[in-house]
Amino acid sequence: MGDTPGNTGMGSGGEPTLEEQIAAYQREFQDLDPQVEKIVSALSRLNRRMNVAYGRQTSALGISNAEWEVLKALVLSGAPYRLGPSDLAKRLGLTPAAMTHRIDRMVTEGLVTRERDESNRVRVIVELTGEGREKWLEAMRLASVFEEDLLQDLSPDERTALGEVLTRLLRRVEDAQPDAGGRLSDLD
Amino acid sequence: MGDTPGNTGMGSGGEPTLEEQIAAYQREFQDLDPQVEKIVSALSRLNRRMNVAYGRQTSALGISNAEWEVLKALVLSGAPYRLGPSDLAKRLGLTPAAMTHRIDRMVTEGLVTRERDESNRVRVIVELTGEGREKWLEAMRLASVFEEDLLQDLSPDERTALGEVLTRLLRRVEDAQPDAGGRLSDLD
DNA sequence: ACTTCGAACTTTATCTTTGAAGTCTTCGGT
DNA sequence: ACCGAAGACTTCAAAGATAAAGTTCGAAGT
Repeated sequence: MGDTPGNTGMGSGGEPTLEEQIAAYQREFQDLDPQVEKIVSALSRLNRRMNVAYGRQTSALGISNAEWEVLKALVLSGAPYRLGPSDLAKRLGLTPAAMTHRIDRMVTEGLVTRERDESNRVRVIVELTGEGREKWLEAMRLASVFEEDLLQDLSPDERTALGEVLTRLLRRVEDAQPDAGGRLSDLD
Repeated sequence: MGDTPGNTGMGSGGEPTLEEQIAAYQREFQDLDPQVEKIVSALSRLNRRMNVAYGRQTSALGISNAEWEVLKALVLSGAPYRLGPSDLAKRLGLTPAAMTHRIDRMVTEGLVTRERDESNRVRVIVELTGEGREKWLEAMRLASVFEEDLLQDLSPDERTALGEVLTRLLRRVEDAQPDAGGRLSDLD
């Protein structure tokens, strides 16, 4: 059957390619630099694909992507692998309530422990277990293979340049959004 | 360095900087190219920040980020701005059930209409309303300003190079994940 | 024409996250 | 010492997403 009127060449089957999407932006919104849109669209798609890939890997290890994020934050915090719920929440961009529930699950799965801080009894300490650390290591091994494979086609110079440019962009957004863990309440 | 044992220099206050995070990866997982990790971490952070920014803009217009995604898909589909729920779901990486509910809300808000396809009565057609198109345009105006500002520091050559490299990376993931709208059921 | 298969969407139950209120501890002023 | 305010976490109700089963219609084989 011919195309549904109004389509740029795809059946109504699936996601348009990046090129088709850029063309569509030009068609629907002329005040837009195609170069800019190409970068932004590619960034966003790339991220989605990467998250799907991470999701496959973590679920193969019996944990969820959400749990992996918590393990990551704890490991990266260093040595005794302990953080408070509110700190974790800030790092992951979640509300404190969500953090409470997520920790609940992870405690029952044996990935972390939760205890009250004896010196400061309002505070709670979440600590990585050996099993949790082991899971993170396994996930990291998979992730590093995937990441290396992703960048395989880039020369060392290209990698350096890409890292530098992305860092520059990141700095720019972070300066514009001082805190912004994910809440946007401070919107004046 | 006389820091709290286990911390790389931050109090337990907030999110570590990108540089601190790279250093932590080196400390905790040596089999990792810091260059690779820098790129991947910056990509992921950049995306989170951008989504926060988009969220502020869309909520200022009285719609959610989720609704904006639907409007975007419809507009980009071209001319009569019609798509079926399952096609929309594929493009947004959602399950069909989520799509049904999201369309429900958007219909009551007047952003889209839902009707049965008369020639194919199993099918449903979701069509953008004038108001929906108007909302998308307003959001686009805000977004394009933000995006242009984000890339302000990049020279034309750098923009070209960045677009090219990201496209190359995207192609690589997409080749590795043929379909993958977001479901990972076909994992055999 | 009848039946069966399959596709497109919806419904139901469950899980996760959010926002708002609630509890408990600490700190600072009187 | 006492009292009130602020902070850290939890609980509760409600929104949004997923998974699995259910419905309905069209198409293909007999």
